[in-house]
Amino acid sequence: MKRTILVFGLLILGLLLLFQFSKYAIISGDLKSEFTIALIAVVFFFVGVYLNKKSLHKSTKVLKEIDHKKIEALDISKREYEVLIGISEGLSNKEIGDKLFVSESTVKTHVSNLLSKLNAKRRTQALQIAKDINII
Amino acid sequence: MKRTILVFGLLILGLLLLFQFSKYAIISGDLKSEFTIALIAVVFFFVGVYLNKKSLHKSTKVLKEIDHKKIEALDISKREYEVLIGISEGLSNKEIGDKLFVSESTVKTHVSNLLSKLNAKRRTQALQIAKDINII
DNA sequence: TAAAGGCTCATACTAAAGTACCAAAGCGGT
DNA sequence: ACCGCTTTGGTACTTTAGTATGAGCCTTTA
Repeated sequence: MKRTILVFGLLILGLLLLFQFSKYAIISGDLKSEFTIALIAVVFFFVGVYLNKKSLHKSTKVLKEIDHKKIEALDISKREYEVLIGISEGLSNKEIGDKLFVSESTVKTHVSNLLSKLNAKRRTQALQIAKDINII
Repeated sequence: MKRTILVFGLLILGLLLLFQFSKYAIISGDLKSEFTIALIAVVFFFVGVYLNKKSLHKSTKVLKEIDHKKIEALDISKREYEVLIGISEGLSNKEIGDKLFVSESTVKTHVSNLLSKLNAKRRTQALQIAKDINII
């Protein structure tokens, strides 16, 4: 919050300076008026872009990226992660097995390990947790 | 695509006119230079905001809103929808029952109806489908 | 008021999911 | 070559999930 106030303060100060400079430049005729107008236009264009992006970041959630570090931190192996993806696609253990060319038993082992690593009791809970920590 | 070209064409035309007008206004001294500068600033500020919003809509996925019409179209009742939310929270049938103050049997009935309405074989698949059609 | 649909709940099954253990093959690092 | 870890797979068992069916209650609507 303090940082926000600081940023806005500096922004307004900068704009005021630019404003005064422009007025002076135009009146004194040191610079071509076209140049000054273009400068103002460009600066405010980017200010608009910046503020809009800021506000979007604040109000709405931007698309999440997968947190690979978290996956490592939780000690989730490649195979286990592939199984997790299968679960998120709504597949049964049997179907995941077919997809990964392993037996249902193997998938069950992976799922069981996955659940304890994610601290979940059910596969649906695992999905919820996985989404929450951005690993899916 | 045609609409986009038209919009951009008009936008550029408008900005050029504004630009010429500003130059003329400042040189002829009809208007105060402060006013002209402020006008330019405001216009380009909003142009920046507008273009940024446009590009965000195009490139990245914007947060999805729940498609209530789809829910109705699929004939999903209030209670069934509440059960669906419970599933998405990773709860068991028993836990959903506790949350909604009904028995596990009731939840099972709702889940079963939900699955057939969503054309899913499992609750995880129901989640995947529900997310896909933006009802969750 | 009778029909219809939603909500509730139960019983009785079947089918998945999940746990616990064990075991063997394979691989990268020391 | 040995260690540790992943991956694989099996057996046996418990727990959830899901299906089918029937039934009672309530509210809305024809």
